Amino acid sequence: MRLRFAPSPTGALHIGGARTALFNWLLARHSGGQLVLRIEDTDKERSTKENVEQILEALRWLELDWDEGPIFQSERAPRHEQVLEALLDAGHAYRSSATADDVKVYKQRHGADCGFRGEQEKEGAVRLRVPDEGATVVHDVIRGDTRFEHVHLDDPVIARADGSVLYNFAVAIDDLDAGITHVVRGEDHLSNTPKQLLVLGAARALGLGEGAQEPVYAHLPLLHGPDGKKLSKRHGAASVQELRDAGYLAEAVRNYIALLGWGAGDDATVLSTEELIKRFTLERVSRNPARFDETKLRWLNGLYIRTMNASELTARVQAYLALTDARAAQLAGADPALTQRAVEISQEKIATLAEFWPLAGFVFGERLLKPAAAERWLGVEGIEALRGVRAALAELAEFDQVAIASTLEGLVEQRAVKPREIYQPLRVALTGTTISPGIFESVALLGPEETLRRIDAALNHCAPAADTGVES
RNA sequence: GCCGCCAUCGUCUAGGGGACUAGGACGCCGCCCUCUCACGGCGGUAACACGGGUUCGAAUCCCGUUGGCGGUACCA
Repeated sequence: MRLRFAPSPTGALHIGGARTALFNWLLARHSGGQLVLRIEDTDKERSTKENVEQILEALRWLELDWDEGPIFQSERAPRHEQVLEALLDAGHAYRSSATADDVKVYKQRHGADCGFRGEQEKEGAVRLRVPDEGATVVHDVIRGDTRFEHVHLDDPVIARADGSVLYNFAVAIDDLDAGITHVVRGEDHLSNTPKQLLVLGAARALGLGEGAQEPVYAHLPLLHGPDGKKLSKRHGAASVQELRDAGYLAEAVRNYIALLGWGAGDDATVLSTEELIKRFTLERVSRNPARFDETKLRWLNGLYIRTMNASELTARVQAYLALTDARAAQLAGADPALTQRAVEISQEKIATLAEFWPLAGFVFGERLLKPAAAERWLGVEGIEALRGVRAALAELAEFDQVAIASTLEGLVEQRAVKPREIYQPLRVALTGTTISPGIFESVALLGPEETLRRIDAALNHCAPAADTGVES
C-alpha cells in the first residue's frame, strides 16, 4: 500500500486534516506500506513557509511520521509542464480563453445540466477534453460506486494561461508518479475525483504510468463543528495547535479523532495507538459526517492523564508549562521532585494539562485569594476553626499525611462540626480558593513552616474583621 | 440553478430483512462514596427525519419528499 497525505498549506492544520492524516498513517502502519507527505502548494498566494511549517509542526506533535517527502508540488512544475504539453499535442487538452462568465452563458443556452465545451484557441487557459458520451465511475471503498455522466461535466481548466497547473491536474499526475495505490481524503474531493480520473486516463493514453493500476479511492465523511456548521475558530479549539495549547495529550487526540467516522465495531472506545493500528480498516469507516465535540475528548484526555505514571505526566506538565506559561514553567522547573509530588496529588482531578497550574500552583507560592472564598470560609467561625487547626498542627512531631489526617479528624470530632467547617477555612488559607487537591496531602506537601505561615497570614488578614463581629 | 454525497439517542456510534423491548460510549439527571473539586460505583433519561412501496416480516432493500453537506474558481 502506498498512501499519501497531501495538505495544502493554507494555515494551521485543522481537526479534519488531522484526521485525514491519522487515517492515512494508520493504514500505512497497519499494512506495512508507505506514507508519502506531499505539500500542495500550487497556489502561491496562500502557500507560505510559515503555513508549511505549521503543518509539519502539527504532524510532529501528533507523532504521525511519514516515509517519503515532504514533496513540494510546486517543485514538480517542470514535470507538470511536460505532461501538459504532451496532452496538448495529443489533443486531449486545448487552450481556451473562455471565462467563468462564458461558461455561465453557455449553460443558459444549452441547459444548466449541460457541461461546458470550449473551442480550441491559440491563447488562454488549458482545458481537458471530456468525452461527450459515457460516464466516469468512481469506485470508492467507503461509498461504493458513484457515477458521473460526462454530459454534466464541464471541460475542466487544468492550467492557467501562464502555464502553471491547477490542483486537479497536479494531483492526478503526482499520485501517478508517486505510485500511490490508495487515495484517502475528505469527502469534499469526491466531486473532483472524476476530473482527476479523466486526467489520469488522458495521461495513460499517452503511455504514462505504464502498468499502474487506478488508485483505490476512499472519501472520508466531513467533520463539522458542534452546531453542524463548518469547523472554525468559533468552535473553540479547531486546529491541532489549539488542541495542544488547550492541554490535550497527543495520544488522546489520536484516540478521539479516530472515533470520528470510524469505530472498532465492538463498542471499544478507549484504544491505544497500537490497537488503532492493529484494528483500523477502511471498510469500517462511516459515511455520515461527524461533529467535533470537545466534551468526549476531555473525558478521554482525563482518562489518559489518570492512567499515566506520575513521572511521565510530570514531564508532560513541564513541557506544557514551558509552552504556555514561562513564569509557571520556571517555578515548577526549580524543584522537579516537588513538581512531581504536586502532579501526584492533582492527577485524578485534572482533565487537561492546562488544569494543573490553577489547581496546584499554590504549592509553588502561587496564591490568589479569591474574595468570595474568603468571605464564605474565613468569617468568625472560620477564623476560630483556623486557630484550632494552627494549634493542633503546630504540635505535630511527624508532619506527614497520616499524622495530619488523624490530627485534623480528631479536631473535627472534638469540635463536633461538619468536616468542611474545618477543612474549607484551612483550604482557603493555604490555596486561596475552595478547590484544591486533598487537604491532607496538600498540607503535607507544603510542610510545617509554610503551612503555619499561610495560616498566620490568613489570621492576620482576616482577624480584624472578625473582631468587629458580634457574638452569636 | 445544476451535479453529487449523507440521514439511528443532544454528540460519537453498533446495526447488512426476523436475535430490536434498537446495544455501547460521552453528556445530562438521580443515588452511593466524600474534606472542596474530581475519581469511582449503581441506576435513569434519550434515537431509527417524513411519506410511499417490496416482503409473512423493514432501522436494515427500492422510490419520492424534506433537511444537512460538498462540488460547480485561470482556489486547494
